[in-house]
Amino acid sequence: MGWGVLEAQGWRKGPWTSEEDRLLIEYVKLHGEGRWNSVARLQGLKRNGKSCRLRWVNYLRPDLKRGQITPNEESVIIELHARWGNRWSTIARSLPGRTDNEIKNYWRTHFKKKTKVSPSDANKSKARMLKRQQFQQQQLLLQQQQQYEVDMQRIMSNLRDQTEVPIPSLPQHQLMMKPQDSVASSNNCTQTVNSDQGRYDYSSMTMVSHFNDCASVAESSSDQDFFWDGNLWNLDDIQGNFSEVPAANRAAAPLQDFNSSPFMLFNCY
DNA sequence: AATTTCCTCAACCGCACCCGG
DNA sequence: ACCGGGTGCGGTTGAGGAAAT
Repeated sequence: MGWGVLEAQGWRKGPWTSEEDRLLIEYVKLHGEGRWNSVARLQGLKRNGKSCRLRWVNYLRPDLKRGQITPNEESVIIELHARWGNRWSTIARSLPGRTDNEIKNYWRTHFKKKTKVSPSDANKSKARMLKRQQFQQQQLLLQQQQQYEVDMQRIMSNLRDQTEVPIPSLPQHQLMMKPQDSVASSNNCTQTVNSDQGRYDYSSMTMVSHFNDCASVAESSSDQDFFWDGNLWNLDDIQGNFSEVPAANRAAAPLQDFNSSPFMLFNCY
């Protein structure tokens, strides 16, 4: 037995090739999902039905969402895991574009092991994880913002040409604002944000570190706390509806360097 | 610079369930 | 009621790459 080789029954195992992917996609286009055991017969693919189904469900499905689990999704996972336990497929149904496998992997790497490791190891690991998360989050936001700017430039240029084009919306109804334009790097200020989704007023916004051993957490923890990219936000007096994060599930992380982050991101519904 | 450790995630496995014959 | 094929689910493994030493 081994990776990428033929088994005794003639089934291939291991990583999928692009040609195998193409054949599977073609099969689904022609016959739809299901009857996975027919794939080998109809498409000449040397993969068993289970392998085909798994490849489609976890990787090839067109509605899959790629990239990092967002803070909002993380809070949903935490909340639903508290309710359902390891019922990954049930949890996945609440996260469009995410697979049970993805959520299961995310949970295992980000939460489960924390119960086993020593405090010093945990701190090292958390710091490393956070560093990576922050980098990936920044890359994602930069990418989204660049796309948004490209779209806006296209619109402006089209408007100049007097042609009708749809106004793009930010992904997942997210509002973005530059820190220097809004909250700056200090606490307690008021800001109004206008977007095509509506108008939101933020006031008395307080940024706190969410180290578990940090006193400010205990003081500011409430149902209104907002968890974003390694930071806990206390959002008082907000017009709008924001997701909540269970207080029990705040992983330790260092204070976010606000000025280094290109954009703040808020979800609104 | 080399080696070790850690992390991520695609893919596999075994079991359970469903459903038609 | 039983059987077998198909499917879904949760647990586990291991390759590859990144980070730490």
